[in-house]
Amino acid sequence: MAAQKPTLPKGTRDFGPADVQKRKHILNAIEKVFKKYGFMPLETPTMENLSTLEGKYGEEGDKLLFRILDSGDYLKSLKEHNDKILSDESQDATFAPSVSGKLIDLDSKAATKFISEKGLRYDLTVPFARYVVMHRNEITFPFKRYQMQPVWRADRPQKGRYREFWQCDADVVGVVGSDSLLNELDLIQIYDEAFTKLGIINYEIRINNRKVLAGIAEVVKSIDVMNNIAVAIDKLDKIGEDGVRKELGEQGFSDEELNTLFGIITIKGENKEILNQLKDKLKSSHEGLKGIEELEFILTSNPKPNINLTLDFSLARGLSYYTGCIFEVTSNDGTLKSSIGGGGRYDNLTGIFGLPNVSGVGISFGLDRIYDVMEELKLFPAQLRATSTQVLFCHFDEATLLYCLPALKLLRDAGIAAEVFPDNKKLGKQLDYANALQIPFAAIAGETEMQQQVFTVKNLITGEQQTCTIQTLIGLVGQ
RNA sequence: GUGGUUUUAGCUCAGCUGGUUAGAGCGCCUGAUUGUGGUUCAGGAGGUCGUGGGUUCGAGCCCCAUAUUCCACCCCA
Repeated sequence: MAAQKPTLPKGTRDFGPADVQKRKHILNAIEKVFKKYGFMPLETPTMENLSTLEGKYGEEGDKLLFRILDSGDYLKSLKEHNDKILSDESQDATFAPSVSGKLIDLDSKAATKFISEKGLRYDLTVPFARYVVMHRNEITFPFKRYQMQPVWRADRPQKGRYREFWQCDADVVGVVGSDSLLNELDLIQIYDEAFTKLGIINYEIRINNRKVLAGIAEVVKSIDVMNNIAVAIDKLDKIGEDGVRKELGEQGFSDEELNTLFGIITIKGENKEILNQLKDKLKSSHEGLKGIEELEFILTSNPKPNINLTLDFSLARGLSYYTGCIFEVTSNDGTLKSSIGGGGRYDNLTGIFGLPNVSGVGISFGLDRIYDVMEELKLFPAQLRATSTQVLFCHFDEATLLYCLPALKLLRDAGIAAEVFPDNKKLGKQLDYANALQIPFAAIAGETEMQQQVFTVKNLITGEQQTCTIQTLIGLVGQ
């Protein structure tokens, strides 16, 4: 049999030792900040019931869910259902017999619910909401949790877009009424601290409020058209004002309505100035004014005013559960234009699961995109290596190999990562290995060294070499 | 879901209008140097050209299908 070439599913990647080190570097930095702000870790299963996932991400999101085929005879219930319909001719269902009477025209969307009941998680927020509802009696509110796990989307891969990627989420849920905007302020600080720590200095947090979007829709036409407006103006910088006018015009917006819309979203100036003007324009919308008030509070109470917070009324964010402030973070340096983080307030996510009056707000870091940005900008510290080994023991034969072993243990006992070259190979090969893995020190043991109870220690970065005892070696490396 | 693009040695890529035995650089292996890597020199191994069909006397090159890469749209971290 011909050997088959191994392949990877579309949109997934392997991560070698060096990659994992870099990814952990990012995860560690973010986790540290999360903990500092009082968030505690949570992990949820890779798969959720489709009933949990479906309908939470809009029509588009449902299409991108990875569904898991039921185990066992997964066609059984579908067949039974089909037989039932075939035997009852009066019934006009999704499954219609074809002309031949043998083949059945299956609607794959309708068939899905018969053969699949589980799916891979699409984000971390919905599983979190599910968790909160299921464990409401054990949780002390406000509940602050962070979660760093992979999620899956059946998207077409492209720049910065993968089918399997990691999100790092921090969310706060509490009872409505005590839903302080201080949470939003904290989350903004978290973004700032984490990105600064990682060296992504030139980033931008764009901020908007769903209530403002609702207010705009109300003033322009009616609150029902909020989504239409949001989707259209989200493309403003891509297709321009004319493009947006055309798109909305086709949806039945009058010129007058569009003039009102552009009168609002083209307000220019300082954040404060924009809000003042907006207040005037949205004065007839209670909802809109509430949104402005929230934005105003966040902008004026921000304890670190030099954070790059930009008001952007064209920011919509697709996930349909947001109700208040929404954020999106992008890096201004590098070629990745899509967001490396995002989040917002969702006041009623748990309501769908039968737990009303719980408000939540959260943010997400996109590990893989942060990685891409940092790789491009060369922001990873040089000391991130493929191995943590500090010292490689090199030897020439059985006797010198055995001589290395007690010294190896002493180094490890002293907390220094060390290893001995396991095979009997030429010294050059052993140093090649150390070199390839960027191990900084080689401790060479030959006849002479063994007799004198020392090692020849070579610094592989500088090329310098000295003879020293094991204790001196520990001191040398340990510093 | 729509449109485009890529696939040839371990890696990055050449390969003319279809023509005999498919090339380069890097890497790898061996040696110069039987105890010194990252420099130098000499030699060597390694490819059924993504896969399956088709056209042709003849296909890496043309046609069809399929997978895959990357990119844009949609949407999103």
